[in-house]
Amino acid sequence: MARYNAKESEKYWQAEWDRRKLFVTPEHGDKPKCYVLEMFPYPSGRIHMGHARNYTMGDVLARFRRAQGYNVLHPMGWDAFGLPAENAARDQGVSPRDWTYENIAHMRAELKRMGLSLDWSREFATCDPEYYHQQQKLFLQFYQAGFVYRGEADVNWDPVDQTVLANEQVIDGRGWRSGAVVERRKLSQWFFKITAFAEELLTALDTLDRWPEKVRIMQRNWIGRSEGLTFQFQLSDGEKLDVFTTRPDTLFGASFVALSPDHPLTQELAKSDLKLQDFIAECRKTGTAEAEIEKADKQGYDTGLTAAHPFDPNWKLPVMVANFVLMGYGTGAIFGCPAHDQRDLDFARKYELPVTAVVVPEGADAKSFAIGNEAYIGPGRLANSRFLDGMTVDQAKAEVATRLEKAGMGKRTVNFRLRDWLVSRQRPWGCPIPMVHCQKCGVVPLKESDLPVLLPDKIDFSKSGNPLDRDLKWKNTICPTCGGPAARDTDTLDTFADSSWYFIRFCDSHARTPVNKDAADYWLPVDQYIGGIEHAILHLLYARFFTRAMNRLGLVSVQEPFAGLFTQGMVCHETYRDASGWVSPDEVVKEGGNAFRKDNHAPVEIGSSEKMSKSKRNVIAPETIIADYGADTIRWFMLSDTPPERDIEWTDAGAEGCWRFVQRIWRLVSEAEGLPAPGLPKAAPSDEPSKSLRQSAHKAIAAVTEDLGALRFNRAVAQLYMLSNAIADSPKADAATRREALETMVLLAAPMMPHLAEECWRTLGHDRLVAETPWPKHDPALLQTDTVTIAVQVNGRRRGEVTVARDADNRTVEAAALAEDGVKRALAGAAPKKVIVVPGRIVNIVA
RNA sequence: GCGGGCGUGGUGGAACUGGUAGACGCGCCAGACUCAAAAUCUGGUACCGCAAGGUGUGUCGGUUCGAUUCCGACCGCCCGCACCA
Repeated sequence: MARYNAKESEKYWQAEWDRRKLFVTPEHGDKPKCYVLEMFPYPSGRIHMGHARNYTMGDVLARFRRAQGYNVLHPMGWDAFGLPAENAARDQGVSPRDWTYENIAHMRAELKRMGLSLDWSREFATCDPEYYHQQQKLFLQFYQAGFVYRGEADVNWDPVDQTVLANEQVIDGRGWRSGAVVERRKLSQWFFKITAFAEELLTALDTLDRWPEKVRIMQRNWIGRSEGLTFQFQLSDGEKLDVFTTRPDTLFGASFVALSPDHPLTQELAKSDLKLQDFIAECRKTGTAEAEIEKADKQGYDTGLTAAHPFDPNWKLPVMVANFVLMGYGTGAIFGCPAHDQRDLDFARKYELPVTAVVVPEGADAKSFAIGNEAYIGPGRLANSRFLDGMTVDQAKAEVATRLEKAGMGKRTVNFRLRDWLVSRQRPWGCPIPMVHCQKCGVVPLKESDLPVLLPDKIDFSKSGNPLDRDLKWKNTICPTCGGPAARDTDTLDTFADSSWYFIRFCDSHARTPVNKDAADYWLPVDQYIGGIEHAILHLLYARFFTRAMNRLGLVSVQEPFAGLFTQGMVCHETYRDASGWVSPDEVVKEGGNAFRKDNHAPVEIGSSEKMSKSKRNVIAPETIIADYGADTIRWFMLSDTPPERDIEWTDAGAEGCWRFVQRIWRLVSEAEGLPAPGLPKAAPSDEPSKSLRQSAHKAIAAVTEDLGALRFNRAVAQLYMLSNAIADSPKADAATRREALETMVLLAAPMMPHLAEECWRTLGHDRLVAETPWPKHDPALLQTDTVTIAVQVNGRRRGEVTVARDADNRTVEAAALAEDGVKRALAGAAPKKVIVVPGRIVNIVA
């Protein structure tokens, strides 16, 4: 019998699925729905192993649910705006549009060769005018609803490239491309008001019970809610100063007030204080990198002002400017209580400010309790705090808050770490912001009828700065309000906006409004979303925000976009290097445990397994594996052995093993002889081999069904290995049973190796495709056996086993256990003190 | 520093709510087939020991008839956040 020819077979079945439109999904349906989605790719040019793993998992689930009778939505698109296209355009002189669409064409073909059951009729790219047109409409609706506003923002400005840089693009205070020292600039920018949803984005995390706990915790921390008190200090210059604290109980331990260098009052004071100006400049030199902050000393500058203690006007606290106070959190000003805050303590020790303990741990003596170099942040009772003395921390917090609220000097407030989302980017390859700047009317939104604002056909990258800003033909327009001359907003939206609602658009990709509500109501939420953990915070938080904002606008009915979330691990490979640096696996040959260069057989050092990356040159292209072995082999590899949430290591040996298993299934099916015609009633197994094979098949159905539903692909794979072993080991089973077992194996393997399954299915004599065949059901009666073998322990040590009737009573089991040779030996004639019988599981004898 | 996770054979990993540790795969060893190789098939493979037997899930301790699983302390590795008042 010929070996399985994956190349020919895969091509044939892909065309056949296409021809029969098996994966094209209607907008509605009567069947229960299941929306399976993998994070859509950026069209970088090639599919990599991470994509292959991600899309294989999603496809297995989609095919499985389809077989189970669900109406499955499984779409694909392209996250197509972004910087790499601009870089390619500048470096290669192509247009970002052409570059992007060429990449898409290439990657689409690669995905098709993976045999994914995608509904390609819904495909779109975020750079399609049709998509960003709808996104501009959404922007206007957000604007009208108050979810968008224009505000001042401190940004990282690269003076050479004339653009804003993201924090991660600033390396040691310099622009990553230009090397120029980055400036902090205040710019007027567009913001999405995500903080308006902070509270609900936080509380709703509790409802996402099919999300990884890890991701929920990360989001919780990112949102960072804290309850406290915002209150006022009266300053010596007559002004008032707002301060936020979560520890109002420690107010009598205050020894200074500190302002952020970026605080408006600091800025005001600096106008007439050259030394303060120097101090502020010094503070700004310290980068934002974590390591630097860690090392940075606490620095302060005494403004000469004082602040009156809110409970004692005669008690004056110095007002300092301190480098560790952040403008972005709370009010940008704090009161310092050194005894109970480590930063305040470090600061106080440096500037010799008083340190008074006001919270004393239970059992310690208030008089002798002293603070050394570590602040006390634990629980306890108040001391040295006048009317608070003796109270617990919580009582004191409440007391201070109540008194200051009564006095009109403060208010209980909730603060979030989460900031509003700055979406303006000075980039030409993004969704234009549909706003104009009119000399008379100011900032004016376009009318919906003026949309889309299309990107210019030609984008000029020959000079630095934002090409849209220089393209006067594009930039100059008329004001929709007054008809006078106006300029378009030349910024584009952060590409995270594009990916924040694409899954909603997929419900009806070509609707004339952003959302087809009927379709969205039917399909949403996404039942299973699959992607990398790297999106745990930003993308998933932004998408949750968009969904809530769109819900508020009546565009969708759901509050949460993703009912189930799964974060898959990375694909790794060994690294190799020699004197010249990293060496690619293609150039390496392995012999025994050692590696050598293919060309000159020079030894190569084998390094640790790392995420596949260009920089370490340890990338294997899925395309080469598909060319050598076929898509089913690479799919099977991605699912085997390693649990899907963990990092998987690609190995040649593993790939060959997968290929051998593909052939093994094919051999079992194609060499099967004497099978009855398909569809005939199954003969009741009369002999032992048949019965046991039938049981194996039905056990496999039960196990694989459960494992696939829980995304435990590695266990489903193991189940299929067991079933194939059982089939190979049962040549004596009757023909009907063998047919049933083979068919079961093929159907269970089909979501994972769909092409091979089709080929086998046809070989087994079926006219319909596997892709059209319902998922098998197991017969629970077959999983029951008449007898069970259970272990016998003596004092927790295994000494033997007994086989008893499934429904044997405890006394029978006990007697059988005590009669065991090993048990007798272990007991050495002594009478057991106690016998524990767990029916069907174990017997433990206590001697 | 704070938050979270993970430590099981040569290796990836199994082990449901505490109940036969090492399923299944990879690798390795031996054998069959072959002129030979590939492919395939058969058997073996936690460790110590000739064996009887003993020891084993990072370390130490606890709970239990019984612990990879629960609790405590420690060691190691990984991830996220980070001067958040």
